[in-house]
Amino acid sequence: MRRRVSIKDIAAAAGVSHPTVSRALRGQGRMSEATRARILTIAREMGYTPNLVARGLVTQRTYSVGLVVTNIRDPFHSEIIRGVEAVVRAHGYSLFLASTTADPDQELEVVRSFVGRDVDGIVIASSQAGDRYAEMLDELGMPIVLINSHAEGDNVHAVRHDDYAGACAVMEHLLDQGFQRIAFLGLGRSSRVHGERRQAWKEALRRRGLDASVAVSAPESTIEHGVTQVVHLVERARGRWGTPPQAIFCYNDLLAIGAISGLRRLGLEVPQDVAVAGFDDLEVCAHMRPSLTTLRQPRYEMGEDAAQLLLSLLEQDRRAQPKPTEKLYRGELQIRESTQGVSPQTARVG
Amino acid sequence: MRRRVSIKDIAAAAGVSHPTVSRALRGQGRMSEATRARILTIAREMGYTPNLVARGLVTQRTYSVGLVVTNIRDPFHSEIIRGVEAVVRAHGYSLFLASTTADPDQELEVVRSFVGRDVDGIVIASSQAGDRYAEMLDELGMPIVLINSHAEGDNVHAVRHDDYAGACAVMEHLLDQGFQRIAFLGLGRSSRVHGERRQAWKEALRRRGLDASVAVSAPESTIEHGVTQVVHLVERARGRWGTPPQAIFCYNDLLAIGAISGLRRLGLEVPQDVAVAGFDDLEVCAHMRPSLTTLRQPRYEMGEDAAQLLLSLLEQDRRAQPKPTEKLYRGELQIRESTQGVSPQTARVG
DNA sequence: CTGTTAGCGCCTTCAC
DNA sequence: GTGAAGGCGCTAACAG
Repeated sequence: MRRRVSIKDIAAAAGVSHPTVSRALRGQGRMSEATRARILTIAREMGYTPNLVARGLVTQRTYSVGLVVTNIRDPFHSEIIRGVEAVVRAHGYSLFLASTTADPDQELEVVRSFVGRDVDGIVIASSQAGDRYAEMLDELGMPIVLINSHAEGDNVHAVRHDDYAGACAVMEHLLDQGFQRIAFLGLGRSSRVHGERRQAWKEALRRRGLDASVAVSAPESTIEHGVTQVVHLVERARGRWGTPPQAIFCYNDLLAIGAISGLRRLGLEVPQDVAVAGFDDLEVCAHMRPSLTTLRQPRYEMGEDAAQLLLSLLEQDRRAQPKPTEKLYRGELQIRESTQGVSPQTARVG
Repeated sequence: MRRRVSIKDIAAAAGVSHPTVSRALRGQGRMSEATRARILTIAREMGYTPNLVARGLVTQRTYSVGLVVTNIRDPFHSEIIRGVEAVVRAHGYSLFLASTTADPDQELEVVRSFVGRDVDGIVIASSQAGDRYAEMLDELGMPIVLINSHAEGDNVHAVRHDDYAGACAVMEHLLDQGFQRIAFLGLGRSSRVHGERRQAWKEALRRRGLDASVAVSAPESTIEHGVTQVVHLVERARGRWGTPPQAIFCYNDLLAIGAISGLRRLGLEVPQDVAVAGFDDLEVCAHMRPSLTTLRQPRYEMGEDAAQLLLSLLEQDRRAQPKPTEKLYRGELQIRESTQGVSPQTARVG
């Protein structure tokens, strides 16, 4: 494990000074083609790799960005990561990744650590910290791009999906199918995203004078929690309506997949006995049996766009405080087997 | 966007020199409790965050590690990332992540960029570069931990799953069920992992004098490719045997999920007409219909262990060249519906 | 106990 | 065209 070769080593070998090497390497400043070529050759031969740490210290640009995701287990976030990583790397930046679960304290701590790393900017997906950023985001002196979350701040930009509209589309579809007793399988922690989906569910029912009281919350968004929570949901429905729900709108696909599995254990078939709809359109949804009705979010593109936005912010003059942007996406409803082909009249009464 | 506060700013405010601030902050060197307390207070008030870039430059330890994964879309890798990230962050390290697809050139380039970042160590999952590392891994002067791949080198350690044994277990199970015409749905690119699984398939059949010639390769490991490739696989089987395969052993779960979906489109039911087995045991496997027989790899633990191993290497004296380690895991066969409950005699002949 | 000096590897400004 | 000097923010060695 010997020391890495530095520009000084090259300078010594080439019989020039290090600044000259530095210039040659970066193709800056006019100099004789002969010496430049010689220096480049020597650098290659010696296996030189520029030390980005040292460079960052002097240029005040580390060419790195931080990405915070709140739950890497959810394939939704994998795609976000993939999009951000692809764009960022294509532009010569490196990516710091942290996965924080739902704990806002962890999230804030991670952001602080990124600041310590002197990243040029930060992307945060599905932030759980929301308002708690208010105090700090402006202070840290670098642009932030939020994905599917919101916070106030002059440096804070956002890329987000219109979850309210999306959830409305899902609810419209369920109501069009004739379902009336529609339950909601949500998440325990509250976030802007969750609020919008739940709100759309509630309002869609209320507008038609239907009962919007049957809902349960899973502690985390995993298939397993979907399985266990759907049992409570059915109980709740039986208590309220005397029957299982006719349809269940799930906060996301993982919970929906679990719900279908759990319902089967209860002897309830989807969609014959209960219809189920999810949210996100994970790749597997189209291949489940029954295939899952859900709302497709362009998650890879959202990751890409968030990164693109951040990089464009970085290219700008630092003093040209750009106005906070907010880019809004609309997903597409994917109607599949899990909500179709049954008229609710035939639904078995538990 | 004003400059971040440095120890010099604090020093000025506290009327001491910066080294003193540095010591106070790190709790090093004895000094009067009064001044230490005062310095800490001022630092907090001014919102000081240590600049890890500068620190790394002088200490030659950046407290960062790089992680390379070859396909972040595969939930298998998500869990690896999750495991590595959790351990690394718990120890105060930051994680650089890069996802490189199957291209070995990209992989090498990314590793080089990590070196430029002066990371303390590197974890590489499912490397596609294999032997091509031979030249460089020893040169870069930092420990490497490979997950499910192999390369020679004094600094190169490995954590891997015994895929050969795992694939044998799957094949044993299929043969025990009485299947004889067993096809393999693999991957186009070759890797150690792929080689082991395919080899086990081939040898298990050969040992019993069965035909091991029906195999196709998907270009990438995605559900969609499973869907399209299984069609070719069935064609191939019909050409060879006059019937579809009795069972298909898939390289991994994504391909298996796609295969089941594709078979259904062909009018073939799993497991009645064709049995299907996968590899990895993604969370969704137990909730598919039919649920998927597969081999569970402890992927989160493997990520954790790889990180743990790397960190322990970093704690050691740098000159104490430890011998390359290799930790081997054994997965567990998960027998589920997709391969069960049908005697092959009843298999429909296509 | 604290301040001074030096240097990590690199880039920038200014002489020559 | 190229070299010398200075400094990014921090820590390490040595004074005092």
